[in-house]
Amino acid sequence: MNWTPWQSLGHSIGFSERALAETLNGGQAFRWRFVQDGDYWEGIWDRYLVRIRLSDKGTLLASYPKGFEASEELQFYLGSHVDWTSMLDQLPYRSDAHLAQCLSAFPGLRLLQQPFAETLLCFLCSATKQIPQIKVMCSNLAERHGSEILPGVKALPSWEQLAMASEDSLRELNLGFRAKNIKRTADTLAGQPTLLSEIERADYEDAKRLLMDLPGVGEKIADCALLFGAGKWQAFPVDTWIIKVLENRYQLSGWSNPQLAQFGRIHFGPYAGFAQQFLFSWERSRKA
DNA sequence: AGGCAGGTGGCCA
DNA sequence: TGGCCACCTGCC
Repeated sequence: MNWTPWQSLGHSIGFSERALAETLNGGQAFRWRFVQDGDYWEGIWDRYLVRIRLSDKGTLLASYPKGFEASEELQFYLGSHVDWTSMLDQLPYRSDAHLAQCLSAFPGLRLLQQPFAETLLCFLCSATKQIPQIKVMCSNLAERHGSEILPGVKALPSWEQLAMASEDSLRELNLGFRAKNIKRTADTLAGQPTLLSEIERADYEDAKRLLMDLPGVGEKIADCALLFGAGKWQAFPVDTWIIKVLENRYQLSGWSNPQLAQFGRIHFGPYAGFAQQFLFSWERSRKA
């Protein structure tokens, strides 16, 4: 495959190397990999394949397969249209020292603007799995059931494509008990072709309730799909990392997950999900 | 070798 | 409501 020369994305956005890695490969998306010998990130989403890296000056450079330039799509995916500075400023870091510490540890960290349908699929794979294993499952799903978008490169399967797969064939992809959830969700969505786009358009509470009617989608996965795949920034996913943060740094031991989620949305405000990503990244990096 | 990992749903009091 | 547990699989 031939690739275009590296080209600027057109504006400087203050990513740090660490924040870029965390944004692309920190558990929001599962189809990015760092290519060591070329010193760049290569990723797939929707029907696009791109490479990106930081220039010496800290600006973002991109390269595309020749004939498949997707500069506008990439800019949208990276949230170039979003006022991240203003969102940051509306987080309660002035009265929350721990949040302030997390914000300064990952300057430039963002929420990706991913396609809703495939975000839901990836997070249905995520239950009690670590990121490297989720990536394998997503890759297997694309390889086995996705459409080819470039020679040797496949998109994640649509829900229509998944509805045509058997649960057994999904089990062969090492999905484990997630195979049944994915199959049943695919069948449900196949029977209601407009449901996903209705959920995406709905406000946060309605969208979450509708999502949680799908098999295998509980509060956490619904919040992840809405935060990373539908721009619902008040969604506050509560996973094991966030539980640790809220126990250790906010003295909330013994709270149930729904209580923690509600605390998050109230304490961090309309951009609680943005704050969550900083807390999550900070806690996760501390373990390493 | 057994427990646990970015959970969920069913069953029980 | 709240606690407990099975569910696949891989990795420490």
